[in-house]
Amino acid sequence: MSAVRRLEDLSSRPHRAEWLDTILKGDCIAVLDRLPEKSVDVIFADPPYNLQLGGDLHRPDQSKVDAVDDAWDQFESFQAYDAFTRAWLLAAKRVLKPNGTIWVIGSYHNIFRVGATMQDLGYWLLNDVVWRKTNPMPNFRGRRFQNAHETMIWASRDKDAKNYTFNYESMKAANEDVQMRSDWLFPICTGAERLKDENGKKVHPTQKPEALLARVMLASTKPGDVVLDPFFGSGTTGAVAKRLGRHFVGVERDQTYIDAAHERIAGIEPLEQAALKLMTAKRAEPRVAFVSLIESGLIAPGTRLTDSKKRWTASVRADGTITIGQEAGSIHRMGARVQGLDACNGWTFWHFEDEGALKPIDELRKTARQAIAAAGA
Amino acid sequence: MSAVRRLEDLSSRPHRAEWLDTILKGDCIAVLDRLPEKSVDVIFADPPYNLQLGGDLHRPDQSKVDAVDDAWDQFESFQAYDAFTRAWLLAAKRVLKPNGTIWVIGSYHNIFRVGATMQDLGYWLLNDVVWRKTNPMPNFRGRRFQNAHETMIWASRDKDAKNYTFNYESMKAANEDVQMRSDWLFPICTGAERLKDENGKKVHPTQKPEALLARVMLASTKPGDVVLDPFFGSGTTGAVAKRLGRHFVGVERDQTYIDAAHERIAGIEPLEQAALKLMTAKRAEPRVAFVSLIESGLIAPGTRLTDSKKRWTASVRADGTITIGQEAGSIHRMGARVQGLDACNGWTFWHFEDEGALKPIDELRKTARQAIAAAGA
DNA sequence: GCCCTAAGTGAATCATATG
DNA sequence: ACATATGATTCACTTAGGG
Repeated sequence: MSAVRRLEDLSSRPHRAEWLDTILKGDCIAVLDRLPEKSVDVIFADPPYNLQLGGDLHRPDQSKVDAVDDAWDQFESFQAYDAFTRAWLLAAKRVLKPNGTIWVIGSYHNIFRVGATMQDLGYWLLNDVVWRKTNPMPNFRGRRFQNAHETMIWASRDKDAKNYTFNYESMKAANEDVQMRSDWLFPICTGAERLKDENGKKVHPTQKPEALLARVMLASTKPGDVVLDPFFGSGTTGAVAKRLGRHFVGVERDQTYIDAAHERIAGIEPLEQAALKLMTAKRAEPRVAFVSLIESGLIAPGTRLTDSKKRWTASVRADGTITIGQEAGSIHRMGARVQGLDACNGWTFWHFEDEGALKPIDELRKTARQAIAAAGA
Repeated sequence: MSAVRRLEDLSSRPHRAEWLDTILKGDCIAVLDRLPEKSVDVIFADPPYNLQLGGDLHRPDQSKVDAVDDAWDQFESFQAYDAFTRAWLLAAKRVLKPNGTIWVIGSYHNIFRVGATMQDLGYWLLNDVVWRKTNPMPNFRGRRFQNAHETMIWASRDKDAKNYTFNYESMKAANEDVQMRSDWLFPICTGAERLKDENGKKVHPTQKPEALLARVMLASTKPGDVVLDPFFGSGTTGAVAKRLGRHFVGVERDQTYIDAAHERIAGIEPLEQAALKLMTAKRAEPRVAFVSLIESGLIAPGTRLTDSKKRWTASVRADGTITIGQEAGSIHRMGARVQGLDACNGWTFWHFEDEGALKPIDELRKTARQAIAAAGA
């Protein structure tokens, strides 16, 4: 069975599995309009850049630079490009789940128009991310700075969509335990990774490196998510999705690209499940009520709690509140009160004494969570 | 004689020298309209970003972030912001010499709208240049990537203006004899350079670092050129222009900013001709994210790591964390955990097998650093 | 003076569950 | 819908103050 499907298939076979992990042939907007609404988790789009190259560009040795001059990258005017951009971004928004996010990559030729249109359509920009190239093409004429980066825009479907996927802990743990920044460094796609035809010519002029797509997916998707690429090209999105245990849907007009992508993806071996697990955030862990520690005997009513420097002391009551003098309230409220703050995380603020050592009550919560996990498993 | 002038002066004293190296008080567009056409070589503009901030933001220690909430940054809608942008860019274009260039700095909140408007008005984009901050503010809630850069657009007056100034050779010489790239690394403006009032409060919320302006002027102006800044603020453009032997013209509405800038510029000593050399951002060895080794194919997900004596074994995951049994975390965190220590250098602790030999993963980092060095870190 | 620690801060579109 | 309670979350650098 071919992984390449045509438009007809979608209407006659509405089942989700029918269009997952396939390349849909046709015009981007027409195909998107036939997909079910709110059906994909993330969109990665590498639209035509609308490069406005004048004549041919030559290197100092007079060899001609193989520039992007394909028909699909030609637009009559900014208005025509804007209309095209607006149309596909609108079609994409319909297909995106309410808490889905979209990535669009571009260069200074088109990214400003794309970004403004995204804002106009109600997408809410989360970050612009800069792909810094380790090995960019030089500027041969020496009339500008070396064009050494491209820009990606990452956006949620709308302003109020707060529950999008961002694997913050994974990104941080993978980046020397500090937050992942908005500037990423990767080589351009060359060597064995670059698809070539039988004549050794590159199959697609703007093939993106798999490393870039891998970070995009590791940051903003979970295993099993569906990633849509409306300008599939040589299929980097599909290749990385398959390897990382995500589903893909590709849209592409050009049969040459489809064939190359199909063959490429068929050769990909998915990673083992264990290698795909993500670092989990604390906010994903089960909530534990302070009172449940008392109920389960981890801490006794009457226990004295202090802050780490023993400036304040509180007493635990059987109902899960704590008291300081005449005042009583939750661990959080009382922690905030003594410090004169609006808010406080009582779990990390309050400590108890255990064999002479002062420990945060958060340690008791961890114990409780292990018990919960053991009971659930 | 004061260096601060009012609108009246311009019409009655048309001589060029009358408005050079002065701050013109008033609304940006009204003032620009009174300047002679085609009279400035370069424009540097740092317009309002139109940040759309919600409520207050607190750090994890509950201190409040001093956000940009000034009236001048508030716009009713994207439409209102676009109208403002179009108006000042149009006024700026009239004042710019035919072979002049313009720089505009912004963040993802506004830069896409600015860039699209520039293209609409016929400006010809030469580069987008990324200012990478060495010390950006963190993302305190862990909901996005750390916003670690801002974007500058560099453009000529129109497509056919080929004879703009670009000091290619001096940029190259200042950059280890390779072409200056489109991504620049500088610290944000802090310390002694940051203007403070008598109470120690910052005078202007968005003062730009002089190093950034210096590179802009060294790249795109010649000594004696006139640099116009329509949003003069605390006067960084004027200070750098004076030091580098360029003329400036500032436009600013706020008398507090004008006073501060005036005093600041008065204290600047112009450099000797011979001293006009570029300052380059010094930097320690670049940080390498463990995940980048996976992304670049230097190590595969699923690879088993051990310590040098094979007492412990861990498994690499695709997101750049490693697992031991049920536990997962960064290479450093997990190295510390198995040894019962607070900290551990995972790069030297963990090893992988290469042709029968056990090698520290630090060797792979060295390989990665070579690529980073090529990119100018 | 130096060394160490604590406190402060920078263009920020920075929650979620429950009632 | 709104209000309330819980509780998750920071990097690089500068400055001030104590020893």
